[in-house]
Amino acid sequence: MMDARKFRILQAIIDDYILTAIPVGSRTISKKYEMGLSSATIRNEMSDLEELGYLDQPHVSAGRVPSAKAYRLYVDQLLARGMIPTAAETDVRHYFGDRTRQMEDVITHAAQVLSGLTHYTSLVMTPKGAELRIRNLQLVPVTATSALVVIVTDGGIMRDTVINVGKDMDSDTLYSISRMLTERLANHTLSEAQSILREIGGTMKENSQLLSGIMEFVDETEGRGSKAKLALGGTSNILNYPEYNDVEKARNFLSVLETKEKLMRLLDNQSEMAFTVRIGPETGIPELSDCSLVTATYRLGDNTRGTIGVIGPTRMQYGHVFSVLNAMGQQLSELLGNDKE
Amino acid sequence: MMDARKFRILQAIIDDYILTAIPVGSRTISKKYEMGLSSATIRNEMSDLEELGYLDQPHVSAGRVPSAKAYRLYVDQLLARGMIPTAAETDVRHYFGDRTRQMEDVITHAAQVLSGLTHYTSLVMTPKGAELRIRNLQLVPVTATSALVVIVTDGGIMRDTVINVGKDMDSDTLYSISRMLTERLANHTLSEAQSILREIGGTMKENSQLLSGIMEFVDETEGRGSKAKLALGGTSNILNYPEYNDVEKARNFLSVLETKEKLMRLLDNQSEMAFTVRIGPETGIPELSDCSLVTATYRLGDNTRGTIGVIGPTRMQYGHVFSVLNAMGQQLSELLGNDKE
DNA sequence: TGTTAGCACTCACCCTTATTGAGTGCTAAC
DNA sequence: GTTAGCACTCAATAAGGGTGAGTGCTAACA
Repeated sequence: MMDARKFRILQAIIDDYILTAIPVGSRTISKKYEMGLSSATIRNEMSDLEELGYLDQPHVSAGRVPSAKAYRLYVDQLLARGMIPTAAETDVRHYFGDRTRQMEDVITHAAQVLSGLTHYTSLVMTPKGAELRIRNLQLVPVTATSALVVIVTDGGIMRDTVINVGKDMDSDTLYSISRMLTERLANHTLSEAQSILREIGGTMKENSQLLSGIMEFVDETEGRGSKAKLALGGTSNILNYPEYNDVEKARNFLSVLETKEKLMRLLDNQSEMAFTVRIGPETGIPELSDCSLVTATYRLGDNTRGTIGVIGPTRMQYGHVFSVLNAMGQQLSELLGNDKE
Repeated sequence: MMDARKFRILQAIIDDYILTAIPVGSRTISKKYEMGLSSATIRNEMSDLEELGYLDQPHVSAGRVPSAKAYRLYVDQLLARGMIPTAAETDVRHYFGDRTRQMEDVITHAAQVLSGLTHYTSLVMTPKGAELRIRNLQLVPVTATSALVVIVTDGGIMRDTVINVGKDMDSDTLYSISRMLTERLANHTLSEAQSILREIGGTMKENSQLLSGIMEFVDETEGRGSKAKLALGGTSNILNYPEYNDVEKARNFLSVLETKEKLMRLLDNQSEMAFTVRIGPETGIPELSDCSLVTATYRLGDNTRGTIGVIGPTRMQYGHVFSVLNAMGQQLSELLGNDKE
């Protein structure tokens, strides 16, 4: 069974391996980590740990390498103790000038800061739409028969698309329709908006094409976050780690980043947890089977959450990543939440 | 001097090297390309070509490799003869479903198609703003003291930003200002808009903050394309080529792609040429010194041009790339140009 | 019973040393 | 001007040997 001493040894092994990426041997542990135990004893314990599935051995005369199971234990322990260093907070604040306000600029910048501070690949996603409350809806004429729909919501997030209005409409007509719709939809969530729009559609047959265009758009925005924007940072950072010296592996990793849909699905997990950690196979994506993904959420009003995250090798500096994500989450909530007023 | 035979030999060497990436020897040329010459003769010619600077020799007992100068000659010849195969046209059309109309979606998709068809990294940039004619300007209230500026232009390109309006303004006020501005600015280019706005500013002191916000935005949009959007495709494609088997090189390449500003500057060159080809050092970016960049423009109205391009190793399949870029340019002009009516 | 010292064994890694073969340059003959 | 022949070069591959980090096992010790 797993007693305290075994755990201490395992922890030392993980710490060492995270730092060096070299399989760690019994002698290293006994000397470097002052256990007061000889290497032979450590060896016995390591043998047990391997049997328990916490350690792997690349080959018989190499040191041991932590397994996914080991990282899982390590992370759970870290989270359970609430051991989230706050050092990163000032760093984040420092790198985050507060000039820019545009949603898109903010998330791009956030991704850059995140990857800069962690040296891993970072992901920043705008909140999904379902829970956002509408503040304003406006139609801007583009051509005689098409218009741009702009929806301003909670947190100042704008989403826009061009729809076909079906027949000629001048600016004034569109404006009065906009006013009417805004009045009806204001303070409702996007999901509520759906049924209201349907209702309106029943009474306003003459503008049915326009309304169905808007409905389609709202649907798309609300529905499984398909319209949420995703920014990546530090995509080439992975190449800094020896485990990705193999070009083949690197290509696999990078090609996953290119299909944003896959990533979106990964980040979609809207759990209540402060952090979600997926280690290796837990990511569910074969190409990422020796990566870890740590995600956190930031709040942007009552029920609106965006996601930020970091992808790196399984031997990730989890503690540091937690700390940075934590700080960044706060910073984003602050920055984007302020737009509210 | 460079006679016809030398040129034929050089061409054969380039063709072979583009295909195989292996330094090509005299024997290969004499056998594979049916010159009716013995390897010894080829050797003599190759020696001359090396002296002329068209060939490099990695080491004394290796075959020859084309120099940047050789590619330059090759490309110039290709372009001079107008040898642009049209095969790619149907491919592009095939991969380009015409559903989507949103500018951003279109360029993202275009980048994907481009990299898919060429197997290189692709770049697609929206047109720069300076020459666009304004069709409509509208202010949408976001919060009590800030508004979203939407400018609809020629070709249906929308750009938007949030500005501070300085004081409380309700929706109706903003709308009447929008109408007024639209009336004054319609059919003017962004550059002309600048002076008109300055003029208006003189007579409308009470809304100075709003106006200066708009001016700043127009300035930004117009000025050296800083607001132009850029989409990348196939960023990991470079790893498919043996010259980038070295992780160090790959990292360099990829990190250039991460700083979009650098790329923008590269694409900025608004020459009148159908194609611009920068070979190796001609890119001006040290990290890309063994890459080639081929760009083309697509038209979107009278004077509005967007840029599309492809980055790959210097031994690029230039002919094919020309053909694909050509087809894509047409497709984009069509697709986005149609929004006009 | 848990801990440690000692020892034989394994195996990746590195270094050195052939071996091979593609390719060149030069020369002499056609 | 072209070609055959030959000596030479040198990257790439393979093969051999030494090194050292690390293990597992056993026997002695506290």
